[in-house]
Amino acid sequence: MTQTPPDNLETLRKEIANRYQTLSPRLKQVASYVIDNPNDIGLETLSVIASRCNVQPSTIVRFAKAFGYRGASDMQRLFRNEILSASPAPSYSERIRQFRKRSDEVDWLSPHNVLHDFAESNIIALEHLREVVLPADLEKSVELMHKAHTVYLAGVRRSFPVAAYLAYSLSHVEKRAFLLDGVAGMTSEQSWMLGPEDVVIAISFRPYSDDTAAVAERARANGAPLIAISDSRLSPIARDAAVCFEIKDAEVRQFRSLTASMCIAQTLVISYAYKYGAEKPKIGDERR
Amino acid sequence: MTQTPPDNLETLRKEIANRYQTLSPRLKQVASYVIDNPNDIGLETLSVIASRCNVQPSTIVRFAKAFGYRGASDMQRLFRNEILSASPAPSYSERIRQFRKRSDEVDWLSPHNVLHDFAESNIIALEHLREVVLPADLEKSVELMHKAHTVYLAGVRRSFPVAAYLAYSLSHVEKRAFLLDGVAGMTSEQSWMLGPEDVVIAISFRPYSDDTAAVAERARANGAPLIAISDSRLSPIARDAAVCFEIKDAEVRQFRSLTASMCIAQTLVISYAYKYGAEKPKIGDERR
DNA sequence: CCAGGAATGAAAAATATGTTTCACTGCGCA
DNA sequence: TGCGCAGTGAAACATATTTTTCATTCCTGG
Repeated sequence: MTQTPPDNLETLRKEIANRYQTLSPRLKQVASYVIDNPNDIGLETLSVIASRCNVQPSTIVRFAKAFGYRGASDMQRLFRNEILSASPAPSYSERIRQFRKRSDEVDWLSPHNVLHDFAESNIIALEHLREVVLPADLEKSVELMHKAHTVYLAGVRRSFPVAAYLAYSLSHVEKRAFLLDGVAGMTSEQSWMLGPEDVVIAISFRPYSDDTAAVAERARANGAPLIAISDSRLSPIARDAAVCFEIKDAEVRQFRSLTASMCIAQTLVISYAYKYGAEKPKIGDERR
Repeated sequence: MTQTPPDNLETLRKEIANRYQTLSPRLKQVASYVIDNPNDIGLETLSVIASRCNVQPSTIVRFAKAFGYRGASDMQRLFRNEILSASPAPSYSERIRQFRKRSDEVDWLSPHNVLHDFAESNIIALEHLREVVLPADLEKSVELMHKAHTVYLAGVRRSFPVAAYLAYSLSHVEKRAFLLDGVAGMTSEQSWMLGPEDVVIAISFRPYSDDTAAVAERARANGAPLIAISDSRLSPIARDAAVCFEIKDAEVRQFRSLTASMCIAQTLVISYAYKYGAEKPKIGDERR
């Protein structure tokens, strides 16, 4: 038990984070809830907080005592004060006005602004994506994956994360998937084995990688169906593809995002899993 | 006594204003206090509100009843709800819950529906992201990366794509970056070299990987600053982090997305590049 | 000046809330 | 196997808070 109960929210947060590992399971539940829903702690009664954490009221008291307070009320007082000091009760219009002002003052170079721009343009890219992708392409891809003995993933450089994600998540829904990752420069050695019973998902964007194009070419030569994720139907990998997803990803200051590509990848995996995959993708998954 | 108790703060305000003249002196006192200190009404107990108005607790009850509520508690609930809904906008979990409800109504998810849902929840996640990330955290991270001799990336399984992306794009803006990728199971062998002059970016989500946690622990032991990208401040890697980005990524049918994490990763790289990075991409190189 | 009734304060009663206790479970360890 | 102990849930208990009651005050109209 702590000797010095934290007297402001920030230090309490840190203290909880530090000691989280050492807490008992129930106290961990409470800890997460306290961190995630500070308002509730201040506003609701013990029993409703308790039921929201799936815990007994007494556990909340134990939690508070574990952090040095004399009781749960003691701790709640802290959160109430925080609410009181955080919102000096200005009117709504006042708050809106202040928010506007703040975002106008931001200098355009700050990281925060980069984040804002990035989030914004990713959002636009996602909205675009769901409009232009043809349902038939998705269904066809799912069928190809289903019929395939093995799914091979090809993608390097900027596209590598997408390929890696696909390899990881497909194998987690119990679809045999291999990443042609070119470790030790073995991409071509890895791809001789492609056959008509497999499927290749190749991901590549301008300027197209020779490696990935070679895999696509090998797939064509060996009769393996190809699903292409690319920025143009004219790209080297799209040429002989059974399905081609033409993805326009967001671009901020010359940096292209991967959001839309990742979104398509995830959609493929989930659609596959939903239709054919193992029902339980993960074990030990904690729910809130 | 009013038949219809106002069910939101705005109408209650109007109602009070309308009837103010007709109220008894004590009720007028209460009325002014209620108008001026809405937070107190929600947060404090009747007796402290009463004493702040120089009034008896019973008067507060009378006031509430005069406006149609069944008791003072009834009226207080209104103010609490107002505080809950006003402070952090609709919370992320709330928005997700609402979205879930909508998409649950479609019982069979075609691939196209999956895409739609995925795009939608990624958008929500991105909107949430840009609201909760602290500019100071971004700036601090950029400074840490700048001062570091080398940036080490740790992330496995689902987080691997993010780490891979960071390694790739950082080295393309001429920042020395290595992926602790555990090829040949060498993660721990790779991480002994971390030192105070470096920085580690560790990415891990529930259920947390022991490998990544070990790297974080090693970073701490060796005095290397740590930037954590995780889903909770309570995660093993967040404990000793100099900066922790708490990312709530989208989740559709148990599958968690990477959109928000990727967005943060990209923001870090671009912000770094903008402030310190090489001005021009290398000739003939893929756009970053 | 004196009813009569609304408004008020004080305190009792009712209720809700927070805290403590205790018995039980599951687990590590001799 | 049995002991001891930390962790937990349920319920008893104590406290705080709200609501009601009732006696008193204050004002108004006859």
